Amino acid sequence: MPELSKTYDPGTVEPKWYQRWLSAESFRADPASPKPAFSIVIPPPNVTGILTLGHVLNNTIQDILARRARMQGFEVLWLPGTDHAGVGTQTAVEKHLRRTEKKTRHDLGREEFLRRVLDWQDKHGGIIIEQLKRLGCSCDWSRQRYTFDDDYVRAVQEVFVDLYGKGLIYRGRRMINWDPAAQTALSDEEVIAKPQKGSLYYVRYEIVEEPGRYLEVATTRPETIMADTAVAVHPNDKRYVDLIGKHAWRPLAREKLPIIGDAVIDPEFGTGVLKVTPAHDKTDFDIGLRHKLPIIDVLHPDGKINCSAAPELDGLDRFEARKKAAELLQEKGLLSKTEPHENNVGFSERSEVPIEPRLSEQWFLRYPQTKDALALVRDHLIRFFPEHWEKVYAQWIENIQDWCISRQIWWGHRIPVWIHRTGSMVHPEALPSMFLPDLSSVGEKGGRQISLSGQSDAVTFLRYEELYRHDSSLTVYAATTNAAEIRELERYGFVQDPDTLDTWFSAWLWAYETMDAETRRKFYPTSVLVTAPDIIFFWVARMIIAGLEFRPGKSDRDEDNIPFRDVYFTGLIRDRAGRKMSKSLGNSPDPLELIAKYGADGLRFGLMRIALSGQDIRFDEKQIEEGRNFATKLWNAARFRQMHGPSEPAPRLEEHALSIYAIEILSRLNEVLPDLELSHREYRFNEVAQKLYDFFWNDYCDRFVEAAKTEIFGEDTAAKNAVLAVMDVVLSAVLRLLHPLMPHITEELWSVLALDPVSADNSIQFAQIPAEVSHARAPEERNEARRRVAEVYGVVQAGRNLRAESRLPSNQKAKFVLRTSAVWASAEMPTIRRLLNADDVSIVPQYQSPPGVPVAVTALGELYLLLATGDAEGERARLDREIAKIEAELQTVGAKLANPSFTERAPAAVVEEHRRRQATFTDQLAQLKTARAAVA
RNA sequence: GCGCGAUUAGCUCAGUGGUAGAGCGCUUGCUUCACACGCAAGAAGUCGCAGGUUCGAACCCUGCAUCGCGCACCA
Repeated sequence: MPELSKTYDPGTVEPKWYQRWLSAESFRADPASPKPAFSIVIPPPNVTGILTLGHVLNNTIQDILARRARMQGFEVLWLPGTDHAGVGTQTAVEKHLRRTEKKTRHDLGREEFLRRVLDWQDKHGGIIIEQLKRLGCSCDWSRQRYTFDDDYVRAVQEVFVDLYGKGLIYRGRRMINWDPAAQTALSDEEVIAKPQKGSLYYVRYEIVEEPGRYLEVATTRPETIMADTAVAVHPNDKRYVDLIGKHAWRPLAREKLPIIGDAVIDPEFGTGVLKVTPAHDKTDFDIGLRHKLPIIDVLHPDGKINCSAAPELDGLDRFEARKKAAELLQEKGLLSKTEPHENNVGFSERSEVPIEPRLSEQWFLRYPQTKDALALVRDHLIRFFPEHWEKVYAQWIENIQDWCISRQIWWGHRIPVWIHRTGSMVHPEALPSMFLPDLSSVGEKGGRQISLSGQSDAVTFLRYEELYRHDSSLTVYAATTNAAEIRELERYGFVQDPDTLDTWFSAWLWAYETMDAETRRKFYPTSVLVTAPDIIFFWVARMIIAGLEFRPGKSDRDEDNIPFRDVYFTGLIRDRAGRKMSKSLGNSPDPLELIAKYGADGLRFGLMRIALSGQDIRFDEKQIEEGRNFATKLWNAARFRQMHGPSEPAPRLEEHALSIYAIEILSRLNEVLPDLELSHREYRFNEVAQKLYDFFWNDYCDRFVEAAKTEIFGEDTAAKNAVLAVMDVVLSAVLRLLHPLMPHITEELWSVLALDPVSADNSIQFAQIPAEVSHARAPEERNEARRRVAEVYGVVQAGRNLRAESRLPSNQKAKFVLRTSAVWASAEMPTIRRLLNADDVSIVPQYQSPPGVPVAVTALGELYLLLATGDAEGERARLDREIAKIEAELQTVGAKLANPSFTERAPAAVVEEHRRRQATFTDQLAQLKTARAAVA
């Protein structure tokens, strides 16, 4: 048996075991296995991302679930992979291009740019996978998937064609969220509202019909005045009602604007007058629809002003233009005042610039299955942990809006649509016959895979189209993934839509498209999804909808098609000050550095202890330090065991005479096991970690091992062997219970101590989760043993306390007298002596102490600390304090018991407990008073 | 405005109606033959505020305050 080194070195032990697990293919999932299935798909990290603490939290939890399931006899699939992360990756590459070559993607062109992205991906891709391995994740790496795998791409496109054919995907000109930095449309979920300090500009619009009279408009965006196409007031607003129907002069790019009345105007806000800018605001757009207003777009896609009618502003960035517009108005005497104003501005989640509401033609998905998706969660066919996320989910589904799925970025799944822009009308003979439009069913379920611009959208849109006259020509769309059809389309002059799909439009298939048919039969639906709550809409909700819509399961029943049975939402990790972790704040520690300092197991365990479900986690490196300390404690406890001979993997406890301490620790273990089981089942990992920590450190190390040293260093071989056997039982159980949390160190110790009952070469990974230990003792004997242990510890604690109060250093031997009539106590004297570091503890049933001897009252009897010199004065004061304390306790309990309402209505056990305490206190008080009288 | 969560020791947080807990930090003693990443002892809390229910409330109910998050609005 190799000697254990004095300290645990995670840096060598952890990689060693990870390599062995890989070579043994321990993580491999076998779809043909007869074992029951347990499966998890990883929330795919960005392919070029690096590990964050969020990933550590998330993946540690998944690893715990996977490893525990393996130990419980499940066939486990933990399916890993990465996401291409469209906007994120493209933004990173563009930033790099700008820095290194001072070029934009347009300078390179689409083809070359995509080649650069692939270079970037080759260079930075897969780093995070290696980091997950360093963390100990037991993923089946042979099944690693990527949202850009060929078959995955094809599946995404087929899904698009399918939904298009069902009429659920449509092309529409709508107000969308435009990201001027990335120059793409975004979904509503990708926009984050942030309060911004800005100004409210009060601008004067002169009335055309009444020169010299002005309407004052409060606006935050003077740079869009040139795009105003009306001025609006509330129809009942007495101040302005006479002006409705008249006109106002637009102060920049001077034009006549109609003054209209619309009920959405809030007369309380600003001046109660709104400038209506349909091209650049969602509310204004809606007003424009109602009043058939024209639309003037004065912004370029990159956010610069596009307005030749206002040459001073043309070409300026929107924020510079805002200042400049204010100056121009000031010069013209049309700016009456400027007030500081705070309002919410939508920011792009990725490029972190304010988005622009913009009228744009995009692809939208009308979500199917929303009713069922809502009901499934409400009825707990899918269970959320913690449960309160159900409400957030429901709120989103109930207010669900169509999903803008097209992106004007190049890095992504190309939209499988071919477009033909006709001159003015569609000539059927100009189209391939198989795509002839069936106008009667356009826009309805079951229509042909073709549609005409505008006609697939809502009626209001058609009317608006006439007014807008953005594009009088009609466009024909054909969606297909069929190669022959594509050839045919291209022959007729169709070209593929240049746009790509929202990354989440590929991610929502992740739960099943990552599996082949055989794997799906065994492992779909997955058992549980572990994810951060910030992607509940982006991903969780959409996956549920995808499962219901595409029905990848083995039957048509909902429970076979949902993507997962449980969803566990982790907390968000914040820094000590409660701020979100972010690169720009520099408050995000590098997990790899933490692993180097504390070991992967230390990091995992430390994090689990604070990972309360559903609560944000305040990260503090101290907590990881504690994880490391715990690993060291475990290591040393094992080392201590190893110093006293080889372990027995499956000791037969019934053949040993067990000490009361052994019975105590085994009983405690039996108590902890079902607690742990429950905590695991409820995904309360902080409880799991905390209970194991407390049991091992307090019950096992501090109490059992210390008491067991009496036998270990004693002469009685049988007693010593019994104690060592108990250690083996407890260590074996603790290692197995800890393995899912701390896989490396437990495997190392399992191996070094040779604790596997079948073969010393067996891995702990497939050892069984411990079941209740039978220690062959009748309940009466067990209860008696535990009572005695409690009394012994009571004496020990009291003795140590007397030592400290008497300022007797713990390295100096002491003498005690225990006044007790308990016969069994004498057998425990060697242990009590050891724990008190005493050279003598004598039992004297009728002890009469000389004055000034410190005494403590315990359940077993009074304990006296014999000192060379007694301090009668100090002892009197100490006893008075003790007496006062007990008297106060006694009064509290007595008052309660004197209350008839309490004794009549409280549960019997509670009343009994109070009675017992009252008796104990009374007893102690009497003894203390006797002792006090002796000192007086 | 609607919804969700939080408020307990100096700090981070457990605690689902019956004696207020842990870790860190602090004070004190100990390099005692597994571990100083350790051992032992200790100090420290009107459980956010105000009502209510109850024999009894940190816990249940109502209201309020403060902080955080989400949704909606935001001229």
